[in-house]
Formats: sequence, structure tokens, C-alpha cells
Amino acid sequence: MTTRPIRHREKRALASEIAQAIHMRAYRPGEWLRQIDLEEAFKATRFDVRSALDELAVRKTIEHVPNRGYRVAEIDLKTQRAIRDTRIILETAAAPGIVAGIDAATIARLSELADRFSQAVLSGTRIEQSEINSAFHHLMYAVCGNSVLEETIWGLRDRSRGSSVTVWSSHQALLNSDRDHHAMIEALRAGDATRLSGLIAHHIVKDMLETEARAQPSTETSQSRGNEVSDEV
Amino acid sequence: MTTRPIRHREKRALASEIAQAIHMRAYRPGEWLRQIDLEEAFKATRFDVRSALDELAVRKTIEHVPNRGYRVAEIDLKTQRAIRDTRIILETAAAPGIVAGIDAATIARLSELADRFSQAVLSGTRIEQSEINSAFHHLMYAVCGNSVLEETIWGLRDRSRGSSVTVWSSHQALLNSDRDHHAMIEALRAGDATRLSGLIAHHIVKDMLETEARAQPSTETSQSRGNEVSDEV
DNA sequence: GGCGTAATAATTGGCGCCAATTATGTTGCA
DNA sequence: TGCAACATAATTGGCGCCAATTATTACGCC
Repeated sequence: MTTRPIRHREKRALASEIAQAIHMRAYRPGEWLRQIDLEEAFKATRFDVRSALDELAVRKTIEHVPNRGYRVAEIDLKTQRAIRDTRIILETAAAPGIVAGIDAATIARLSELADRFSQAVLSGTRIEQSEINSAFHHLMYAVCGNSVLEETIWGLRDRSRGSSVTVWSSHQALLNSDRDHHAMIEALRAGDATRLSGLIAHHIVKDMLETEARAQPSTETSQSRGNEVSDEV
Repeated sequence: MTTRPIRHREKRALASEIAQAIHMRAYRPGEWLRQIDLEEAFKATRFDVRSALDELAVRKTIEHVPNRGYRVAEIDLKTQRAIRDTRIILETAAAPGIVAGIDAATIARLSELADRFSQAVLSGTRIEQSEINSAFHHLMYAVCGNSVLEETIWGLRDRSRGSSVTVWSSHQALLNSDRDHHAMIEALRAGDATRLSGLIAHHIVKDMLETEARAQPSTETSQSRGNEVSDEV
């Protein structure tokens, strides 16, 4: 192993790592992402950092201001609603494909994930909750038989999570999400695409209403102020 | 003006320029995009070329193979159908918003574009046809009231056009497209979202069936062979 | 004569340097 | 004392060089 930061193959992965850090709210909306900081935090070269930043800018996870830098995108309410509506369109449309493409083994795995989520609601970090939730939906949309639809859904999910708190704002929201997951599995077992579709729409609306409720103050601090995140990392 | 290739501001635009070149079939699916060639063809620096290429790779317009380079994505039939289905989901879902958000002035402009397209069908280059067609749909989806939906639709359209010939394969397909445009305007005038939705679905299916019909041979030529494009530039 | 192998040529891609730009702190003036 | 302009510091971003990898050609061997 050489002294250089990280191996070549992981270059692409850096964008994902930074994206995940943003999802975990290590960097908050409106905050500037200084290249030097990232360079150090992720033990990467400046070039790799910039590549990753560019990629995230294309994906609209972050925003690029020439000669100023990159910052976590602050999504206004209008865009927030637009993302929500588009997500509903796509994710409900995936329901028939999911019902058609699902098999017993996958239902079993989904059920296991739903149970793990139930447990994480009681005793688990937000990161665990978020990851299990992602895994659940990922697995579900993976069987819809349309890879492009799947990618598009995921792109939109990432984008909305990038900025706003979707790591549930209230305990009630968490419980609702949990209940929805089990209800979805029920619908899958019954082969009821219409019901699944309705549940998905409800799921999205509930989640994002919670998010909207908490108006996001425009944190126009030009300097990043270390780790002020009050949540656990 | 300095001697340097191109001004700073146009850096972002280079990706679009290359994308357009691909749409116009200056580079064919499977063909390798050599950095040196692009550097010269677009009078840009190597760095800018690579940035643009990276961006297009993220957008899935082109494909990146490490240590081999970038090439125009060859879309297999399965992906082609996936894109088509997803487009139908999104574009039909936009219909209600379009009907709700349209005004007389926009209808007039759409009508003008539809007329221009009719004319271009008779006497116009493929590029003109393609551009007018783009303008028509762009304008239509722009009034749907959901900017994210609009972007997503456009991303998918670009992706499907990047690889396959959607500059209509047959004259009949052109005539069909033309007829559809006018029918859409009719539906808009009547404020009939359901009819518009149906027309859009029909429009997409027809277009992409034409495309599918012509199986694309896997052009695995490692060397680009100058300008073999038989079409007018 | 065909095939495996080594040398050569061409292309990609990682990386650091420095100029351009912007933010910050300080000084002078009204 | 408040404001404006200047000087200084920090950050971004353009760009070219060269190493690493791969394709191509030529050679020798079976």
C-alpha cells in the first residue's frame, strides 16, 4: 500500500460518501463545502474532491456558485412540493410492477427489514433508522422490473433527502412510517397493486408534510463553524 | 479577445454542445469519444473536455470505461423500453398540470411551432425538425407547473435521444408526429387533460416503436473513422 | 503460415501549482 | 463614531505535465 490517500477505484465512491454525509446532516443546507475541509475529512486529493463535488452538483444534491464554491442546496417550499409530487407520480406508478415482479423470498426479506425498522424505532440511531428504511424501499423498487424507473426514483429521493430532514422529525412520524411498511407488505402478500399504490402515496405525503412543517431558516453563514450538529453522528 | 480557446463562462455549455452533437448523430452509439479529437473539434482545453465528458457520464448520455475512455451509450432494447415506459408515466402525468397552467398566448405559440413543424416535415433538414419538435415539447412541459417534473422529463428525453435515432426513421413517423402535435393543441383548447394524456402516450409509443424496429448493430470499432455520417450535418 | 510474445505508440487520467477572485480585517477620513 | 476604501489573507479553479494503462505493431518461434 502506498502513502497516497485512497486507491483509484474509490474515486467514484467519494461522491456517494459526501452525499451520505450530507444526508446524515453532517453538513447543513446552505452551508459551504470547503474543498480543503473535505480534502482532509475524507483523506482525498483536491482533484478527487472537486470531481465528487461536480458530480453532486450535476445531481442537484449541492449547488455550485462560480468563484464562491459549492454549498448544500437549500430547497424552497415550491421545489419541495414539486419533488414530492414527482415522487408520488413515479413511486405509485411502480406499484403494479412491484406486485407483478415480487416473489416469496423477497417478501420475506422485506418483512425482515420492516421488523428491523420497528426495532430501530425503539432503540436505534437515526442513521440506523435511515439505512434500514433505505434498504427497505430500495429492495421494493428493485423488483419493479424497470431499472430506469428505479434509478429515477432514487435520484429524486436522494435529492429531497439531501437538503431537508427526512430522518424523521417526530416520533409520531417514525411510528407512521413503521406502520406503513407493514401495511405495504400486507398489500404485497395480497397482490393488491392499487392498495400498495395508495399506501406509497400516503407514505410520501406524510413524510414530506412533516418536513415542510419545520421552516428552514436561511443559514447564510459564510464560514463553516466546525461541528455544531447537535445530533449524534 | 484572447488567444485562449474559449471563455470561462462557456465551460458548462460544452457538455451541452457535445450532447447536441451526439443527438445530431455526429458521433454514433458505441463510438469512442477521444479527448484529443473533441479538444480540437470544440476548440476547448483538455480539462474542459474531461469535465464535460464526466458530466455527460453522470447524466448517462455517455458511458465511462476506466482507462479506456468515454463512448456514446448503446442502449439495449430492455433499457429502451424502460425509458419509454418511464417517459409515459411522467409525461402523461404532466397533462393535468399543462391544461391547468396553459394560457391563450402559450397555445398560440405552440400552434405556431406546430405549424412550423408541419412545414419542416415537407422542406426542412432533420436538425430543423428535431429542434422545432424539441421547442414544441419544451414549451408544453414548461407550463405544467412542476419544474422538477419538467427537468426529469427532459433528462429522460435526452437520454433516449442520445443513443437511438429519434430523428424520425420514416416519413410516415414524421407525419404521425405532426398530426399528434395539432391534436394536442386541440385537446389543450378544449381543456381536455385526459385526451391530452392519451395523445402523449400514443406519441411516445409510436416514436419509440419506430426506433426499436431498427435493431442497432453493436459497432465495436475501437477507432473512430472520421466522418462517416451519411446525413447532412 | 499461424500464433503467442515482446516492444512501441497512443490515450487516458492523477495531481500539484499558481493566477484570479472573493472575503476579511484595518486604517483613514468625514 | 460610522462609513468607505484599501490592503491582506484565504479560497476557488484553470491548466499542463507526466506516469499508468491499454491498443497496436513487429518479431520470433512452433
